[in-house]
Amino acid sequence: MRGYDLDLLRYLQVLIEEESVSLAARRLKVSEPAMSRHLAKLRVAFADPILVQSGRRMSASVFALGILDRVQELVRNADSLIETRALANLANMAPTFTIRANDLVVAALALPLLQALKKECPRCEVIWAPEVDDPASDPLRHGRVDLYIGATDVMKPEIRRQTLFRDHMQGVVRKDHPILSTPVTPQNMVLYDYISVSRRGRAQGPIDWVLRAQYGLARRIAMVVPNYHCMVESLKDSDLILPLPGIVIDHISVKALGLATFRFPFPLPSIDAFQAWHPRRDTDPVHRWLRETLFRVSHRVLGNKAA
Amino acid sequence: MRGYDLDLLRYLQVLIEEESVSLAARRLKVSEPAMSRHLAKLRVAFADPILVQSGRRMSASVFALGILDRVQELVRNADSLIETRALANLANMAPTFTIRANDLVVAALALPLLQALKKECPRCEVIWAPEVDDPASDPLRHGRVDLYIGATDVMKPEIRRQTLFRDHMQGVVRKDHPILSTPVTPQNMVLYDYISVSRRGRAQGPIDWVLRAQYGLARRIAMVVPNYHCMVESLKDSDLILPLPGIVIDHISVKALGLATFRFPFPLPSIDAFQAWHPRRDTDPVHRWLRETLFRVSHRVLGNKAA
DNA sequence: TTTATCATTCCAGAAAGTGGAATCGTTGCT
DNA sequence: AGCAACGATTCCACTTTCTGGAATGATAAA
Repeated sequence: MRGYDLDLLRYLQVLIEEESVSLAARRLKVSEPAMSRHLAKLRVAFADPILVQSGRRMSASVFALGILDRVQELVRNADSLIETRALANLANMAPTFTIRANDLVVAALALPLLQALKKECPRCEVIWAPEVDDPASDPLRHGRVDLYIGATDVMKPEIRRQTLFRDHMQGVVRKDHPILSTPVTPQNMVLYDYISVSRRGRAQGPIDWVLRAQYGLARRIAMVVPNYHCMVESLKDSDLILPLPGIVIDHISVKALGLATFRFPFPLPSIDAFQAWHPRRDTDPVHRWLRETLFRVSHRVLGNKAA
Repeated sequence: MRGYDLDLLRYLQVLIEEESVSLAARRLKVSEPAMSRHLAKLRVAFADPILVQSGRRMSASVFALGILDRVQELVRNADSLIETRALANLANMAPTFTIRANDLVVAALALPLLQALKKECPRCEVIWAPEVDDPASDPLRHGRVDLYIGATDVMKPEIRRQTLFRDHMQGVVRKDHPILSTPVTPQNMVLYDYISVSRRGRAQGPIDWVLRAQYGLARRIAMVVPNYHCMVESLKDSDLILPLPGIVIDHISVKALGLATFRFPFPLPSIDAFQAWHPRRDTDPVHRWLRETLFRVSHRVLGNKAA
């Protein structure tokens, strides 16, 4: 007794995930009849229907749903065997990774990431590409950048992504700012002027949208600065309010700068920071290792901001 | 990118284990050219030679040896997916298992095994077939017995087996027997008469062989009995010595019967008790579960005698 | 050098896989 | 109830892959 054809596991995973013969076929780039026949073979091998009629559609059987995790893990582990070969020589490789991210991310993650990478690949090199104003998709697409880290809205659909951490804006003010003496409300927070950080001069964002949509209020942007460095030293001498993401606030010495923070009095959409890469790098074992390392490091360093 | 044919993992495992194309071919019942071609495909997929020339033979590459554990686990896990289906319904099954074992084994293991089996399969039934004098292979071969537990020397080569526990003989005597007053030596142990337990009237065994071969001594068998029950009640009224395996000694109340034990003063070959089954049952998930349960139970119950 | 053994390649036939067309099964709408 | 739409399955003919036997290549021992 030889056992069933293990390659059927690839079809099994996709059939269960899609719960559809035609979608599974499309995904694995075979015809529907071919996929239907693989399903028939799986039904025999497993003595289970795997997919059962559910009206005009199909749904996975209880058994199939019960084993999906294990199937996914099996396929992932089987495919990672090949990567083992590729990664077996990491210690002798000297790959160069070009990563594009803004200053906040670089400040928070560059050193921990490099340390983690060099543990397994001592001769690797990380180039942090400067964040310029064009969309990140183009350099990813053209191979000038291997990995993007950030929260841009502008990303081509073909680019693959994975969320690294979620962040929220908080207000930063001088430590004896009047707004800190009473609970912060939408009404009192618009009594002061604001600084907005934006490279593109875009002064308004989610804070303004919520104030307008839910409270009929508007805040005044007194100033727009290209990055936060410009203001943290002098903020303590003004009544200005500087909204900053948590990753920055964690990075600066709030107390030593004579500053304090407050949370905005309404839920703001989180800022999803993600890593993005071109599909060309999807199955590259060394690049996959880079991404997995980054994922791990960002979770460790930014633990309470993790996705 | 679809990924390599996962069924190659079956060939990969066997090629690494056997370190030989022809042996692997024989084992999986394909021709050498076919196996050679699978190896060629594996070499391409893994970018590794897998088997390298070692004089006239082959040996596994360092990489191959490094992944063998994972390959074995992958294949095992993949095959156990099917068993999941079969075992998912254990609670509703009512299988009957016919197990052949001698009284000692039944006394030690019957209840713990049944309890363990019924935890997952409440309606299962265990029939302990009487140990009769024919070799166990025939009823296994003909399906009259599902599983054999014992230490027989007579077993057909096709029958599969797994060692369950190792045992050793000890001497059992009345509690104030003179042999206990000084250290036991080969010389003084032959001063007393022995009882031998044997269904086939075979009175001599390893004890005799060692005495003769290493000390030029012989013990006197005063009596041969078909099983140990016959003697334990009356042994305390004699100077006879009754050698018994540890499994029995653990089972009887030595003190309450006015008995004591001693170890023989030379190493004796251990008695390897094993479970054996016909290959027809090799991949049967329910029977595999039975065997695994028995293995676990025997280790728990006979922990210090385990293999 | 010859022999023995194992691994690899060649070859012809068998087996399995493929996609397009046809058919089947189910639901929703009229 | 009949028809249309959609997805799953089966049929069919062709293509591709796999198979084992024969031939060849590689290595060590006598």
